Amino acid sequence: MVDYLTNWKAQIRRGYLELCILMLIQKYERIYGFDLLEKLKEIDLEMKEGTLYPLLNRMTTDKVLKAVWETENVKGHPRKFYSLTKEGIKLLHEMKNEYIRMNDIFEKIAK
Amino acid sequence: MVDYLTNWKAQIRRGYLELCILMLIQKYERIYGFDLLEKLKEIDLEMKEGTLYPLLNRMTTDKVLKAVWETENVKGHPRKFYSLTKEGIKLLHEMKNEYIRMNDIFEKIAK
DNA sequence: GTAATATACCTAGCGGTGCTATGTATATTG
DNA sequence: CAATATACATAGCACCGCTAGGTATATTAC
Repeated sequence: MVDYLTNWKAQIRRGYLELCILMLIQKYERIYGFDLLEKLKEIDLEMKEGTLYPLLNRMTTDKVLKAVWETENVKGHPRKFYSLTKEGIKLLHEMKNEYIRMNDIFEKIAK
Repeated sequence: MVDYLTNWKAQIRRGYLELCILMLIQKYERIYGFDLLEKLKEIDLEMKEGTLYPLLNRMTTDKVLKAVWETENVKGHPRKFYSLTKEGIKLLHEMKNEYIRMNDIFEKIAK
């Protein structure tokens, strides 16, 4: 068993990571997983491969994202590019609203 | 299976609820579960009994909270009052720091 | 007097996700 | 040709929010 704080940090990331990923994909319009991992590291939001790839696959299955393999003009391993579906854009909008609502409550309690 | 957004809302509440509960207990110094449920409702952060009570018990077991039964001067069912332990105060401090760090990242992506 | 309501706490079990650990494949560099 | 960098994938564990029930005491309604 890991310590209390470490476990809590894993819990609070639930849902939050998904929100951040969707916002980043919207920002870049289209991006592949490995690149996303680097962008996440740059903004101090490190994420494990074993967390990101299953998340991206799940969101694709659920039609929140659409995925396109890119093999041409690419040296090395082929890349899978993700972008938001129309449904994903709508979902992200509602998720952001809920996040902001929750943060407002946090700040109301904190002050 | 519930819809995507409903499930996501349950996920993003993980850890966040624990943080809010600890902040509220600190604010009121000592409070019992049922009262906490009402205070949560007042600030539009409704929580189910089946979520709150196991959470309070877990945090008590983990020495984050201390619990005291109060039977005197109380009509009806006895009440269990909770307050933060020294360890709980320290933990809450670190949890708030992490939450704020995460919210900063959210805002950096959002703008 | 007893049925209904309000107050107050509790628990078994389900479902979903972040992480660990490991695996696969291609191209470049030493 | 071994090592490294790039790139994606998955099985399984641990944990927590919620559902759906339950117990117990005191007051109010009829």
